Amino acid sequence: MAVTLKDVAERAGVSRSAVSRTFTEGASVSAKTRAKVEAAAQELGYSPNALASSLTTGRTKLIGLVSNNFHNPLFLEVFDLFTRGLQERGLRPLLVNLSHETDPANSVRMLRQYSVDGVIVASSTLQPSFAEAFRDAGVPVVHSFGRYTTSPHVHVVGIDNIACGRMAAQALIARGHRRVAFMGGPEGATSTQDRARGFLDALATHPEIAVSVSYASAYSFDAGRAEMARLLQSDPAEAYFGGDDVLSIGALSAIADKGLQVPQDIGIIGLNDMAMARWENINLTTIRQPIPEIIAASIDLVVATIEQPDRHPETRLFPCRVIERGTLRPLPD
Amino acid sequence: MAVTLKDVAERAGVSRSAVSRTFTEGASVSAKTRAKVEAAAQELGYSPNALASSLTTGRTKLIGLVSNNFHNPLFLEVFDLFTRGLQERGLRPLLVNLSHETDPANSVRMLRQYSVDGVIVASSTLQPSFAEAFRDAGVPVVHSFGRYTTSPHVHVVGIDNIACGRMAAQALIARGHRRVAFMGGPEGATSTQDRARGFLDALATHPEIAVSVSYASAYSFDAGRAEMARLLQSDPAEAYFGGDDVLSIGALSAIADKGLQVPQDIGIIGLNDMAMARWENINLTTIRQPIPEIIAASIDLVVATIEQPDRHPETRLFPCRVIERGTLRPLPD
DNA sequence: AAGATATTTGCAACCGGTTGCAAAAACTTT
DNA sequence: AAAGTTTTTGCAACCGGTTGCAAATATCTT
Repeated sequence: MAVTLKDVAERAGVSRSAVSRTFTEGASVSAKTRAKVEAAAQELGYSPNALASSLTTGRTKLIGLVSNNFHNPLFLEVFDLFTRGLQERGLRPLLVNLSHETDPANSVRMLRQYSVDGVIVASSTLQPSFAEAFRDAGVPVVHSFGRYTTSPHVHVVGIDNIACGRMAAQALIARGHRRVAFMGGPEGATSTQDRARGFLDALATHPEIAVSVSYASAYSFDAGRAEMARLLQSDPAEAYFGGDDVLSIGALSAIADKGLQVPQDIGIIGLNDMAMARWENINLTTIRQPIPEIIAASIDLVVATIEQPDRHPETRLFPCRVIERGTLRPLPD
Repeated sequence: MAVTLKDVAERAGVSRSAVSRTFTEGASVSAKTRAKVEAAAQELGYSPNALASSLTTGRTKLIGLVSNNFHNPLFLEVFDLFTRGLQERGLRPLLVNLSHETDPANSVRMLRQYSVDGVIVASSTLQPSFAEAFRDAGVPVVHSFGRYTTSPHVHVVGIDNIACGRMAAQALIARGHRRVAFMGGPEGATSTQDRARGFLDALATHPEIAVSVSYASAYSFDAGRAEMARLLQSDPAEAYFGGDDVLSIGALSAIADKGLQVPQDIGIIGLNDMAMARWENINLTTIRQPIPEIIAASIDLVVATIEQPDRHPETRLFPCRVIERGTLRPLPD
């Protein structure tokens, strides 16, 4: 069925090497043979088998794209940018969904079987050890949306969650709130831990402001809604830092149910700036993560590591900024 | 670096074939050799190279998952279910993002280079010819969310958009609306054309009801919002069938801006039942597409076609149903 | 225990490509 | 036109596996 190198070689009346060379960047072929080969290839509808060639070249141009965030709408943007970014560089994303997978070893084995050139772990809720398992297997790996550490074992690209927590605190302080709170994602997620830490750090110098902290069970609408409903039962704070947009939108829904006005009765600031935050009927004040930059850097870094495997692990963090919308009262003049 | 068959064979003191056979389902190996080989493989950390074996077996277990819907939140659910469904069957999704791609031939060539066993085209806005290009190249293909035709050239799985249009019309008729309208997605999309057709068909037998039709420029929040804002400038209908949920949510935002109440002043019914439709602060009445069934059927069909390539193209359509929420007034008793 | 049968094993060729090397062909130089 | 250089070409081995076949081994009959 499939047309092979040999078929083209016979048709063009040249050796198999000649055909291989015409399809290899920078190989030595005369204009005449190239023309013959290209004509024959055209006629037969030949296109080289990438997998067969990977056997000798050692490169598949396959990149494992591993995530467990298939419920946070932000990740549709993430997948869009990753797939396009990889395609533009001639790389192919092999998608791995970890939603119901517990054993990282499984994914490592599978991706090794497919000889991926590199792996991008896109998740803020996976343990660092997960990405490290790939490194230990000798596969170049980047942990996107991962946690900053001073001596990382793998490349990490993301935001400084501690700084974001601080930024959120400052936004609430600047508005003169006296009772504020952090409503985090799942307590075990390092992203939530760091955001809480930055938030509390910034407020530590403001003893006049009352602070409290609670955690939703997941980064999801329902979890945010349930947690806010619980908080509203007894003496809520004036303003909340929601650990994530989708969580914050869930919280908004609980607030509306209770008949309270946002931002008059209660304020909220999210984190991510996902597409829905901009929707006018949600209009969430939030802290924007520069997703396109994070993804571009992740791709750069995985490509660089493929070319230079002993490259030292590095951390690239991008600055976030507050996006003013309608869920936090305006700054006093 | 990598451990190969040969390494394991030498270590275990057997032939390469013996090693290959221990890792091949149903091959003939004695318990004794199997044990020796497994021990050696364990010690060396060997796992077989899936791509090398694909060369002789002709199967890569790679499935091309092609889409251009990286902005409709519904598709995050779609990708979640596809990736998990494929993984459960030992298949690997190679993701292709067509968002900015115009030439199907490119994708066909690329997926052929990677010898994918089959392709799933997941899109309601791609031309049938796109999926057909794969079939013409001899690659088993299923068009998910595609259009029903009586004599399909490729497998199609989806919903009966005409029936859905009819269903939407009936929902509005049953509520006693006298002026209704269809606000479709891009006019060129076959899904929109069919939904419009069903909608108009059902209303044809109700000459007392005034009907109008208009189209948004895309299946997106902004397009829905802009189109509804335009409609509200002059004499809008009492109730709308929005061609899609995200479009309808955009429309809701324009309606709220105008200070109108839903469903009292204006009603809307969407289509898809994506996650956000359920969010209490959106609470969109809509028609549910049975996404999990569509995806399971798509996977079944692509697998069946891989095993039996000359299988006749078939169409599998799943029934939709109205999900009552808050954007359409209640049925009269 | 010999013969018949069934199972296991290794050899060698193959899958579809790439690549080092030496020979052949094409140019330069004088 | 001969000698020297450079470029192009094909051979053959290899990448990491699989598989048909015949030989070797094990198991079953009687």
